Amino acid sequence: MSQIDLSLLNKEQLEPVMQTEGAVLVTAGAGSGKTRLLTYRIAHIVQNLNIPPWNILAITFTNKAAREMKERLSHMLYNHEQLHVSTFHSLCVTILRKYIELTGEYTKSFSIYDESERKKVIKSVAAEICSDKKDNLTEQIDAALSTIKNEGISLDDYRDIHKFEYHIDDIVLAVRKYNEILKKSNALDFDDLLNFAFDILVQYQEAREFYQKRFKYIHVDEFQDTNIIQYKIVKILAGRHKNILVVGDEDQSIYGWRGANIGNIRDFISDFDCKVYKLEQNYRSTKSILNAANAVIKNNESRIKKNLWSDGEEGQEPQIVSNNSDSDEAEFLARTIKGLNNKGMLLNNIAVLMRNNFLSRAPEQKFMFYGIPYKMYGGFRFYERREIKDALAYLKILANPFDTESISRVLSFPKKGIGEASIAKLIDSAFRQGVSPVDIILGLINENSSQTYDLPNSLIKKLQPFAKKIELLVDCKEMSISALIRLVYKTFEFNEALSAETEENESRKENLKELYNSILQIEKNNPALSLDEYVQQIMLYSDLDADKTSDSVTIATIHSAKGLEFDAVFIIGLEEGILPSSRSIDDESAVEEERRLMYVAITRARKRLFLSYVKSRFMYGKYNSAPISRFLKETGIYFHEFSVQKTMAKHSEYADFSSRIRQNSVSSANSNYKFNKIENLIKHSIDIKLLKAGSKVMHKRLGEGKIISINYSTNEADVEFNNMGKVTLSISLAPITIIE
DNA sequence: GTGTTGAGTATTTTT
DNA sequence: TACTCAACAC
Repeated sequence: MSQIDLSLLNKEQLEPVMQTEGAVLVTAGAGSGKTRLLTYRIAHIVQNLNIPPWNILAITFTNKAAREMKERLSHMLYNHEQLHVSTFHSLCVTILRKYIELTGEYTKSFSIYDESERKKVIKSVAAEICSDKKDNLTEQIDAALSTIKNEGISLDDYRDIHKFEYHIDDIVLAVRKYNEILKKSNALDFDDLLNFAFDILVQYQEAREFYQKRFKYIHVDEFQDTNIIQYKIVKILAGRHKNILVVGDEDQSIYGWRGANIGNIRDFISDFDCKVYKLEQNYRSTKSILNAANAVIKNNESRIKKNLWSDGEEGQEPQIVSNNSDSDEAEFLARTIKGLNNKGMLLNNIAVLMRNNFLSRAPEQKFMFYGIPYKMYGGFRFYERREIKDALAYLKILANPFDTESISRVLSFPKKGIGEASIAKLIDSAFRQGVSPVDIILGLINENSSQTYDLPNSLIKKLQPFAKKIELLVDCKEMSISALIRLVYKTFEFNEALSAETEENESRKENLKELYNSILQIEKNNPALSLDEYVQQIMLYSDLDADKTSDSVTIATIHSAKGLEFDAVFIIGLEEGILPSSRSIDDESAVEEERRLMYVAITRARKRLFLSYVKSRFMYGKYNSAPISRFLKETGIYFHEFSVQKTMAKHSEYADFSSRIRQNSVSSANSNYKFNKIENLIKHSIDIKLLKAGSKVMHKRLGEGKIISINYSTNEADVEFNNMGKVTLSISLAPITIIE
């Protein structure tokens, strides 16, 4: 491959790209091309300076960002495979897999406990310490654990700092017990991954030198969102070559609640003798969008002033949209998006952004109703679904037979007549004898040995048939992962357990199938992947890879939309109590973080921006009214008090789906759509040529209907539904099939 | 040990 | 609304 052409970079971007030696801090405003800077710098170091890709480390904040960066680099470098581009958490898993056995306390097939497993352990610890008022204790233990692990302070120091607190001794004890349980289970939580990796780098010279020598050039993206322990890791990794570049933007720091420490930027300046560069030219948004963003963020007091500018077009003024209810808001979204789409904007270039997950409900329903394909980021995550966790638990106990949370799942699903108390006995017996719970279960196959485990006979009877199945599974451990998961479904009779004909069960079976398919996919891409690596990796991924092939609208929380950009962005729920969230409203620094969220949301937009609030929103089972978000006022955009109809009329791109959809039939579209995959819809959609007036069709939710007329230029048809009346549907999108 | 019911409560945000 | 948790019945 030829030299990397750096002429596409502007002067501000070029300088830090060329400054490869030593420490570099880049403060990069939103949309100023920091990803471009990072990828070109890495490509430049490898291609133009002839540094082996093996020597490069790039740390991103999310898996999505890592994937994207790898993707871009794959077009620039032929030997990109050897670059290490990953999140902090996966970097730490890599380090731990290589070196954790030096500690003698864990094996490299350790389990990773996610938030729900962590919560369960905390709860059990709280219950053990004091059975009354444990609710409060649970929260306190949770808080203590996260402070200790995010800030990397010792338990003793924590006790000193909080020595006057009421329950401090209980909390310290609980933290000890929590860590004890995880250790016995050969398990680490997300924070442990960082802390243990750091400890290993500190304590074992071999490990430290290996990575210090290897990573000659280190890059950290989203530096404003690193926490204290992450910064410590960066510092120790860069300890030898000291070639490190960090990119960040204070105004986009939105993870304070997770321990992100803006002070890291200051510390970086004093810890390293670093050069500082600024990127202030925005290439993404129109001037009018940028103006709104700047107008909002300048209200933050604690902030270094900067001047984000653009020499692009003025563009259309962002629009403030008012609606009576969340369902009207969603109606507005559907129609406007359809209108933009009709005018040629790809759905892929459109996003609906919101403060929290529950706001997605109304838009999802409307999009389903109108057959607008969408993908949802954040929210219900695939690997967090019950049935998926249940299935994976069987694989996890093969990888790590000490994983008590998975053991308890395996014993609970499918139902075997074994309850919580029995599970506790089994695990306790294993701990006492220093063997794994799986060993105990397998031991029960030989009836004679049952005496030694001191378990009640009734329980042993229940466990024995199960033990045989587990033995079969263990014997097949060397098979491929996909074969194993099939064996699990079959041997443990998942289908039978989900045979009751409910919608819920159908969707569970569907998801289990999808899990199997995803494993096939992963095996194809990575044939050498071992079982324990697979279950570790899966824990760091929140979702299956989004389907890139279909054109669909993005619905996302603002947090998960960070780093993305779209032609058109709709920010919904701009009401006090939502953005800013009710929990932050009386804490000025919390409000500033909320304001940064607003800023991040606005700066996702390239061309069009819609800011939406409603007069009354359905939440907690009733309608609530809240004042308009202060941030909306801060944008300085002229405030039109639209009525819904006027709003609609004002938008030329507003699509008229149907002249007369009866309002009540529209709002009768009910819930339970959330597990339906948009792919299903697409599979069901049909070719317009197959339709004619008079055809009978079946709509996935609207039921049976008859085509009245077809508009071939817009690809839409008027359909008379038996129980809905007349509805205009997009033929290529609506979930319909021809029945006659 | 499991399943049902009713009360009470909750929605930030993610690796 | 929709979910969790405790109490109670079997």
